[in-house]
Amino acid sequence: MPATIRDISKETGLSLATISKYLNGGNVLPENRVKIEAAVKELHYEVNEIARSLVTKKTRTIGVVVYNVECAFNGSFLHYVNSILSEKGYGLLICDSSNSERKEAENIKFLLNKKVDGMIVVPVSSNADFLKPAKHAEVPVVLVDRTMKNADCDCIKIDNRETAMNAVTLLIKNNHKKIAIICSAKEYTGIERYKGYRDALNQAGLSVPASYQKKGIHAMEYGYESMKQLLKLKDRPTAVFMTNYELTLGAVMAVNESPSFNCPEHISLLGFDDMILSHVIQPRMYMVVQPVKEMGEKAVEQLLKRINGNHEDSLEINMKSHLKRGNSIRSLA
Amino acid sequence: MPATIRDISKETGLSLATISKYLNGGNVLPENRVKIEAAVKELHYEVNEIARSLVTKKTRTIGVVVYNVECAFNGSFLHYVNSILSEKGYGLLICDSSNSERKEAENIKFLLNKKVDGMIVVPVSSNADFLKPAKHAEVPVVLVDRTMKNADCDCIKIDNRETAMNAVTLLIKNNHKKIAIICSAKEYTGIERYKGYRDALNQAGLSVPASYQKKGIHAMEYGYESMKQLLKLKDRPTAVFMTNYELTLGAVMAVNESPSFNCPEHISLLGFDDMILSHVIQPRMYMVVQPVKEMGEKAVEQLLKRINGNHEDSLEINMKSHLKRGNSIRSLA
DNA sequence: CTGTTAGCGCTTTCAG
DNA sequence: CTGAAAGCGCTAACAG
Repeated sequence: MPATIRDISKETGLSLATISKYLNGGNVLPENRVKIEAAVKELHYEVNEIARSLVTKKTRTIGVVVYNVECAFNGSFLHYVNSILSEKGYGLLICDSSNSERKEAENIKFLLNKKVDGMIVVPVSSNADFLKPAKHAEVPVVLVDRTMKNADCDCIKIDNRETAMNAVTLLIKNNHKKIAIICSAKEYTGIERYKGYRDALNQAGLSVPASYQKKGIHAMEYGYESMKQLLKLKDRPTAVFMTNYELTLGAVMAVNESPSFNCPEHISLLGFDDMILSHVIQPRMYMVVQPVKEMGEKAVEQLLKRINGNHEDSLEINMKSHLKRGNSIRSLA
Repeated sequence: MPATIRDISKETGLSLATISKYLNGGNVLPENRVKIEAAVKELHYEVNEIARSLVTKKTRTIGVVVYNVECAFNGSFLHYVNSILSEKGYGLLICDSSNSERKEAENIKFLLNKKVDGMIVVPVSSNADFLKPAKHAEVPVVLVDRTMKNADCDCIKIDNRETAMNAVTLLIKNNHKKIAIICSAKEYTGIERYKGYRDALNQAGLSVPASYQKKGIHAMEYGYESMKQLLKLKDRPTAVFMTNYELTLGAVMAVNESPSFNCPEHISLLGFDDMILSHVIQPRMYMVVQPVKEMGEKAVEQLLKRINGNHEDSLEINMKSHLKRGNSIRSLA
């Protein structure tokens, strides 16, 4: 049975109000300060945040929901957000949606019930309905990495389309014409990056067969299978662009398992979301790198603004990503 | 301003108690059920879990604290724990300690303040002091992966020492005599695995120079640096055992960057904690694999027992790990 | 089955 | 600066 403010009131002879005031940074007589401190120590008193929240309607807690904790992007993102937020005195509730829209909607409600002051979500849904409860409860939300129609809230991301276009253009500059893509067709990022790929091809006047365009799901398995198929084609592509980390992993794995194909001699590879990966595999991968840390910082900054009453129009902020050099791309003739 | 039970009381003309009872699965007259349902829908009523918890002293929420969300082991572990727990109707609060003992201690308090019903912790500390507050509050804790002296709570892990010994023995069976190790000397797992390495050497009557024994921290950078140094030795080891995922990554990276050394021709590699890694790098790595999923299941099972009042003596449960074959080990003459 | 009443532990006026 | 009192939203007896 943990000690309550009442116990320390009895112990010190002071009123609840005084204790509470002191505990919240208010001024009390030095002698009372000492008494309270002593009682707190002796009784191992800790505020009951539940009780406090019930009256203040604030929890100094932020909810973060990610589409899949297993994904490296999220692990890294959570790490940064966690360190910034805890530095600012905020607690953090992390929820994993396991790529399920249902779970994601539940997570939002769960966090609302926990009365978080705001949330950061890296979504799986591409439909903003799941955010309605938060909207209704007037709990600010900032989306990260992926946005959606009528989201009506801030979003921190990169310009996926442009980034993908620039990446593919690099391949084209190296005289590749048979360029394949392995992407996810389910989520915002996958779709936008695919558009960027098309943009680059169009701009260069290139066209590629449907068999070069693998549009599936965000999963290592899909990357693996797709690459296997690409390698089997009679008219093999000379370069392949993978639009996220897991797809990149799978694709690399498939190439590595095929003794007759080497990168970059037989096939050039361009990946997405560097997570140490580029260092541990041979050859060093060319990678599109998202500024994960900066995205986390920006998301927190924006959310805190909203929590503190800023009601300006929703912002869509695009961060700068960059291309990390490697030697997985061969320059053709 | 969200609707309260009081609002729906006014709306329906029923008492608070009746509403509350119904909301908690109690029986009420069919007509009243209808009224309540209607009011709930109309007013968008959602229970205030904060208020509920204040009186019930239960939150149906479990806290999970991991030493570092960025580590692949934790990402995977969280994924499994999350899915089991949410299936059972429990909410999940995830906290990251960022490898900091201070942060870890704070996390425990944070979760206690949030009144979690229990917690699962994959610790960074090797001293059980940080668990005292939980002990004091009588909130059950189950440790995972790492344990410590006077932890006095359940722990789900593998037999690290034996596992390491078996792993190194494989190297010995392949006639390796110059076997190096790269391990962390800071945490329980690193220390135990080092002992297993020594056991295997002793048993085979082998002895190795101090320069073969890299005892540092759990970080990719350390694995990288250590491997660089090992490769520079005049009397190079023929095989290296890395005792966790991040060290393995770093070591592989170093080998890959050294054009004059190839695995397994010049150096055999044996890693720990397979996280897809073994598939994406060439050659396929030999790896000690921990049963992450099973560990998560067991941890949850054990915790729920404790939450439901089981007060038997603390258990230390060792799960079975296995060795995943690859071709990163060369058999010497 | 339903309603009344009394809190859970804390903060917050408002006097003093 | 300090204290008395009210109340956050809900549940838990206990009567009725």
